[in-house]
Amino acid sequence: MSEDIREAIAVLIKKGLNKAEEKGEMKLEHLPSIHLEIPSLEEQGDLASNIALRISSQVKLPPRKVAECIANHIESLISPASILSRVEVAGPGFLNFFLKPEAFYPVLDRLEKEGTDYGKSNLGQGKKILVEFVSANPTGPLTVAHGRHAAVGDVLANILDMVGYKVQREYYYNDAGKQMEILGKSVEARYRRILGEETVFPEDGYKGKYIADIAREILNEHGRNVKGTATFRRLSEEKIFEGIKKDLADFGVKFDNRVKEGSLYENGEVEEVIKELERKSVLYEKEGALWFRSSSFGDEKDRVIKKSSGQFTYLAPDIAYHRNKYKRGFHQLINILGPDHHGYIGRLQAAVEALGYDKESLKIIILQLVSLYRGKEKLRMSTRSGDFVTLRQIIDEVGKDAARFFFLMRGTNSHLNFDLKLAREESPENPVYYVQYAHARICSILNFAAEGGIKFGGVGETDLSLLKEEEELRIIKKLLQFPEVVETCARTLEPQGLTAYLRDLAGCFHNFYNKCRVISEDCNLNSARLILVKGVKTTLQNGLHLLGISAPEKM
RNA sequence: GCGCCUAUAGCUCAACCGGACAGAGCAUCGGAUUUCUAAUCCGAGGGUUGCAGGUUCAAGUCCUGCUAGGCGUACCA
Repeated sequence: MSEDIREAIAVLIKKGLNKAEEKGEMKLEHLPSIHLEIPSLEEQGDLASNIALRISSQVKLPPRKVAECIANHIESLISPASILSRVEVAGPGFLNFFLKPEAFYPVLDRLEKEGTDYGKSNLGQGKKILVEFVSANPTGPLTVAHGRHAAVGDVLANILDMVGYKVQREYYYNDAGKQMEILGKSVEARYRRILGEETVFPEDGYKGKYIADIAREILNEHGRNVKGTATFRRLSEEKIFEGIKKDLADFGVKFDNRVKEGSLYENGEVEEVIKELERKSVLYEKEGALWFRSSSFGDEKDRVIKKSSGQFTYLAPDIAYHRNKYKRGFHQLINILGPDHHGYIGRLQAAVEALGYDKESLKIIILQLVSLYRGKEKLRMSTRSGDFVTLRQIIDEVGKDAARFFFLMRGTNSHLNFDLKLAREESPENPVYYVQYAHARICSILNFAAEGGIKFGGVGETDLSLLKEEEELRIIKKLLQFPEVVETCARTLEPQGLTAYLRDLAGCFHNFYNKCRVISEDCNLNSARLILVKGVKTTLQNGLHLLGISAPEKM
């Protein structure tokens, strides 16, 4: 429901309350905020208010009584010009508002004018926001789990952009740690083995086939005399990153920036942040190590930031990295992490607060795991053993569109069961096609109209009041909700609402399609319906665009 | 031990700041196409929201306890 409609109804409620007070029917100390919701059932009107239930104890009257009183006064305010057609008191004391169709038609005008901008808002007020996601260390190809991270991060970024933030997508990775060391050693061992040398494969080494592939490539490109784990590490990193970049590109994800952990050491930011924390007296020494007093900022316990060996823990560059984000002018940070990192939240937010930033400005999304199925069969996965399904395989097997949609269908907090068999099937059970099909159908109608020489003008020269079928009004009301849905997704950082909305909208359309013909003998009705259908097309397009999924003209 | 997350229809999941009879899809059963794409639509059945208490006019939602599963609680990343 659009803002202006909500506002208009809220004003009516306030007027109704004022009148009731004037007449001495009730006495209000303070007015709670008026919250209007869209009822789940159509019989309950277009908007509903629980205001009577909220104030009933305050005015010492039964809720239904209060509701009836307000309703009566509102009714007396209804004029032929108002958008309200009637108010009802229902249930324990709800006020149900039924609006006239004219209240909804303006959305079609808006759609015509705004086109691909429909859904934009100014919630973000141009603030800079940084979304950090995937951030997989280049120790191997991206897996399905990374795929979910990529899809969710990318779409959240799209959504935040839509509601008026200046968004940057960032990928952070550890190029100098132990994992990369192991990678180097693993590749080196394979390389030597290919050369026929006797080698011991590292105990924790990566065993995937890709390790041998890289070793072979290095052999082909750099010959038989490559030496030193550091060299193998560097070459492997490059190779793997090429693959990661390609996978992400084919998945429709493009990062604005990539930050290496090592760079934070090189430019001295790690040392700097330690000094800054020392100045703020939040560090102390114990048992030969340097500790961060994170428990003073809401973390469960204090954390070691510099080991007794003199080396920093991962926490040090992490804090430096987040400080770096703020220094670059971002005042809102979003990190998407896996469930194995949820211990991070406390210490990272503690660090942010210790540095003098608002803890709330760092939002951490813990994105739950993905389990892969092929029909009933559950696939086992383990990165270390090399026994995993890659994002590449998913893209190749089910396609980018289906993969993205599946990754976005669940709440971030829910485990995701991804059935490869279902995602690949071009069957009605596959929800991606349901939405895309609606779009393709509309394109087909528009083509049919064009080929038949059926012209239709703009909203201005069309009698929209001809759109009075139940199915038509349902669609229009649904279209009206789109900007709100986008805003809710942005506020809750849950892209799931968008996939659900698009399925709903597509459903409304398919329903209408089966009931009503768009092109008929009635020219005026044709025009009105073509405008309606075009509005659905624009909205589907905008929604699919946010999801990074194509909107095919034909299927 | 302590902390976080999860538990809703046979299956996979929804439910906006606590609101009305807890909603979809799949699966099952029955129906719809001479007409713009049947990858579609309509209808039916299916529930003690893990268990036990509590708060309130109102609880899937908040509080307490319990059960089951996942994860964290590293001078690993």
